[in-house]
Amino acid sequence: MPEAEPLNAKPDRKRVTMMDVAEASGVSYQTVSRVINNHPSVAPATRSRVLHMIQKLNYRPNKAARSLATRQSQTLAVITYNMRFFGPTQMMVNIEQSAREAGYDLIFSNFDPLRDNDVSAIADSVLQWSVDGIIIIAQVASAAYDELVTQFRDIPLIQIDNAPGTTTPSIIVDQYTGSRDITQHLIDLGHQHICEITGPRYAFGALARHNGWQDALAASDLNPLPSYEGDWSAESGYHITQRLLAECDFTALVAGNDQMALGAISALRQHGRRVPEDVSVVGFDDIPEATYFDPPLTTVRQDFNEVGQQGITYLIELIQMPNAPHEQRVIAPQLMLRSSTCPPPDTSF
Amino acid sequence: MPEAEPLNAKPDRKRVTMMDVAEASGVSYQTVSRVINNHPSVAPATRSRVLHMIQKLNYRPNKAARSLATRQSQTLAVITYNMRFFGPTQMMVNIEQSAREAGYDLIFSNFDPLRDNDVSAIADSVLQWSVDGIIIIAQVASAAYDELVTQFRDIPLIQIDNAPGTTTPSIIVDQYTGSRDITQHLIDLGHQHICEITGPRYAFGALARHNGWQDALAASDLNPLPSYEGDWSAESGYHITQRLLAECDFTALVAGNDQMALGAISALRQHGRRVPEDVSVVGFDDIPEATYFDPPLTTVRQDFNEVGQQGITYLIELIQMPNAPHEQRVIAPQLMLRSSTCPPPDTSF
DNA sequence: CGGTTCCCTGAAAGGGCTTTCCAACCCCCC
DNA sequence: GGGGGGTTGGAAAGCCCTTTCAGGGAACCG
Repeated sequence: MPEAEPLNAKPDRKRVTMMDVAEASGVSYQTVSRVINNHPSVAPATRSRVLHMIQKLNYRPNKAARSLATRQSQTLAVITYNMRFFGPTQMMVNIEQSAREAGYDLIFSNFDPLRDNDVSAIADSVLQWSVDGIIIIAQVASAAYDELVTQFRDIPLIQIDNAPGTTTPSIIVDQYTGSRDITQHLIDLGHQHICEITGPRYAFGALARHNGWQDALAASDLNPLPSYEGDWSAESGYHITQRLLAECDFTALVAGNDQMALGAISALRQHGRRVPEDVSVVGFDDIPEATYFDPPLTTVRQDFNEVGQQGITYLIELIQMPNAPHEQRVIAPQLMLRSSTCPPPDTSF
Repeated sequence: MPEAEPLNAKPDRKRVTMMDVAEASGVSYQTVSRVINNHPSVAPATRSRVLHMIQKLNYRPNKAARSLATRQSQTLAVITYNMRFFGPTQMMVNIEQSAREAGYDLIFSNFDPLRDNDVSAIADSVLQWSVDGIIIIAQVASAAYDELVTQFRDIPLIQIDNAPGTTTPSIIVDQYTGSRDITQHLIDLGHQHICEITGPRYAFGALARHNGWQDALAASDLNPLPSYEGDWSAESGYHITQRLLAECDFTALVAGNDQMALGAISALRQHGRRVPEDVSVVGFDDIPEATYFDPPLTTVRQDFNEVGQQGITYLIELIQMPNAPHEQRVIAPQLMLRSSTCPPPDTSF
């Protein structure tokens, strides 16, 4: 094998292999393998010699070869739906961190509502890698989604933000309760005319929040006022509020998230309604900016960090113990009372 | 292994290989390989027969094996720094989409300022995958970062948001000009007392914006008022503004991003200053919520979608044509004039 | 001082795919 | 009916690593 390797010049981007390390440190390549995999039976002296050589040659085991040989990839797939928003992003960061700490790499796919034709491309990519586990952040019910999950039926998979009450492995925040409680908070303040702006109804979370609102009203025998469907954006909150203002009288408004609440506040102010004196507004999520809205927004906090972390933890459980229980783990939300709510005006209707 | 497999029990989770497809469709495995790789010399009839069998057996070529054999992975690495913010997230989504369209998978790493000890873990992970290209979204200068880039010197790599004026392959938004122009806008309105809240100074972007502010003032012979360093968060904008209010008189405030502008507005209002009548405030980024701030925020738009897309485009150029020019591609920002600015009060000092 | 144990190391097989080189076809055309 | 071109199969090497399995040597025991 006449390989003329000039000392440092990498001829043709030649890759450093285990063999090179072995030769350089005067052992067989199996021994190098043992060192890499922390196999116990390697003499300390040999180990450190090899380790040193690895360092020196800047050798990295080839993941593809390794994965081929071991039939596991030490890789997890994260699939998000609509990652442009705050929640998924935060979770991603935490997932990445937790995964890395546990020694897993991450491959990332996002499927946007706008182009869900690429579901099969995502499935391909995940399946081809033969990942060890999958985490899906998608609060949607759709045929495409179901198909995706079906394709993955043989792989440990946990869903985040999926339908409440299912027993597939999943992590959700109890958005129903969060929404019910914050609506109740408005009722306790004396509000009787409470409108709602929901997120897109195809999202489980939006639905749960909607139900929370509805049930809180029903429990107090209040007639629900109109509830319209936004798309999570401030813009939609703004437009829907304009519509609500034109259509009915209300003293409080429950928004499906903080951004829509922001849009709502903007529309209200534009119509000369003060917040909270004339109209109380609440949001959902507790984005970091919510404290600095005008007025500071009363909202429901979802601990996305916690969700992300628990997601990975659970997934790894599932990978390591195939018989781990399948359940939905629920995280409690937290009411954040700030200044966008107060009792309704005395002269209210 | 008592795995309760559903009906079509896969014995031992046996993986479907090319061999299986070959047998099932009565051809040799080379032919299957040819079909998969779109080799021309396969009869249409055979091709469709094989394709059909692939479908039926739900076969996916094993990426590890393939990558091992071809010595390329059809995979790109995305490394972000501080992904909790708006910009990187948006870019991520676009990068993912463009990459997928070009047939690449993505592995994702994020290194948080808080835990940059894991740089080597990231390097390991990227190098082990032997990715075909790397895209780094990190507007920071740090030893850790440089080390990272050095490690990757043999791999096509493009940087996003790196130092202006370098000629390594990169995409940046011309933040300097954006900041200068928006400061000039304030000057044109008659402002002479203009404070600044910058992003963290170790971020290239923050620095560029700072320089823009400074140069605009200098060009008009205005003395720069204090400029303090925030961390991009609304909270920091809030606190710094409190400090500025205590320290000096100013009629305009240039914030390093929209979130800090929001915090600033909140602090100003709390001190009884109206925006924009008493104090004009501008931001940077144009997050979707900026329109719905109170008042709607005058800011500088960065087209993150464009950046993400161009990033991948350029990277693929680099991969396919190793001699492609190394340059920095600059995207122009856009002034978004809204209502948070107006001429200074007459009685100004 | 010979035999047994324990450590450590080497040999070899194999994981699923690509590629190259040839040989064997088949069908069509001249 | 023979030459070509288009298609397919065979065989084999190689990508880089893991993982038995067995062997060599040193240390230990009686």
